[in-house]
Amino acid sequence: MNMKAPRGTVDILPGEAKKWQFVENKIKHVCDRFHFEEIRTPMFEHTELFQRGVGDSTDIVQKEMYTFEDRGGRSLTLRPEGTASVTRAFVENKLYGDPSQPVKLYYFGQMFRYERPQKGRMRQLNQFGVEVLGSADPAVDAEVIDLAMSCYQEMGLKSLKLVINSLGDKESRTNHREALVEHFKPHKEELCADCQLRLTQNPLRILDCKKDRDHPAMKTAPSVLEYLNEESRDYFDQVKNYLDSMGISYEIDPNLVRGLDYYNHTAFEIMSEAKGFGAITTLAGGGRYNGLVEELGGPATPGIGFGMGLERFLMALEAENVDFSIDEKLDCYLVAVGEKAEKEAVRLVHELRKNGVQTDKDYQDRKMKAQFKAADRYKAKYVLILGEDELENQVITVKEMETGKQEELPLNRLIDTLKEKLPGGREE
RNA sequence: GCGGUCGUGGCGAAGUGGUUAACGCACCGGAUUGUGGCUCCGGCAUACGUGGGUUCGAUCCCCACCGGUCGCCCCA
Repeated sequence: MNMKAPRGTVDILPGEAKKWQFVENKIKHVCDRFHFEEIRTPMFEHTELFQRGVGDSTDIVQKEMYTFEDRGGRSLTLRPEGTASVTRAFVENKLYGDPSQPVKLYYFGQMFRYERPQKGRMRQLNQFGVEVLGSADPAVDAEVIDLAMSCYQEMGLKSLKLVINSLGDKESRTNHREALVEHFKPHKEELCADCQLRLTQNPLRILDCKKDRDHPAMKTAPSVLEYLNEESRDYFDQVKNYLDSMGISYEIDPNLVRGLDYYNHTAFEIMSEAKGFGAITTLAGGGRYNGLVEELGGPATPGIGFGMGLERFLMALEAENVDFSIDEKLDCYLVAVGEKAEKEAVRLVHELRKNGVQTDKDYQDRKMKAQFKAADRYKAKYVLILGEDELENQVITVKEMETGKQEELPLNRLIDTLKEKLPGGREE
């Protein structure tokens, strides 16, 4: 039997999980301040949702989906990203009818993509994401970008680069698409195999190709920005103005087209520029998708959102040596000596916990000295010693580890005393 | 999917075609009859990724596979 976790998956062990909790809580606070609310959608969906939502011509749909058939013969797919699911939930639950518009949502969750794993790329990955549905105000684009940047900045990341672009509205996109096909058609044979296919399926993505980057036709290719109609250009200008007014700096990259079909108008990516970060630098990516809700059977509703890779977030924190040491001390460690004391200790630990005192004890039948070592390892603030003597006199010895001072207390006064010594308690 | 590189106890890390595979850390016990550190002593463990092949004999040589890692494509 293969006892290893499947390829491209990892266990997040307690030490690491603490960091995750910290980052996740930070992000939740940011969302709260931006007045976004959480949504939780299923981890798998009908395969068709992603085919239509994400787009048949995308790499995700063509080669990265975990698709399977259930016992009822339905084709299901582990979600490769969050937007399609959230949009589906928006339509299915008729959130477009909710008086609170736009609907501002965030989610955390595992995503799944069948790819060759490498640093910052897992087959099961964790994403945080945001979707705003129901507003076509360019201020929302800025708000969403602001939110993403805030998450990073408040964790202390500095080496960030925000790249934006506009793909324009439907009309702009169509015109640009035609121009691209015209432009590249004569060079079809010189392009890489992928791009030859893209020429008919999704010509926009030729601009993004790394292989053909140096092809002469690439430099003279019609830029998306040149093909924006007046309305689209105006929209993009407004987004930029809002970002300027917020003091958020960005770079415009006309070749930023994003891999997913549903985007229009604003597209953006946030990258890490930290040294030693690795080959993959994209931390988050997103954009506007004004046609998606309709595509999935809802009323015409504008939308915008992003996905943020949490593995990469943690990597960036590491790369920038952000110190968020989580110093967790244990309130109490109970050291019991002798069989009778051991029995009483179990009851006492229960009692302490009931009263809100975080407590642990030894379960390895260790000697007293070793129990103290354990208490030290757990950074216990107090060690409670219960031995034959104490038991006989109905007292307990309380030792403060930092100072080394200790005192004897009547057993019935223990809890009140500890509550005094440990202000605040551990309430959620 | 393609290419490079790696795979020895819980962790780190030597090593060899041939009797018991070093060492360090960690852990447990003792010196110290009920007190954290240091020191000394002792103990500890289903360790050579898996499966084949070459060989009298393979952890070591060959092949395949699996996995990690780095890069390509693409993306979070």
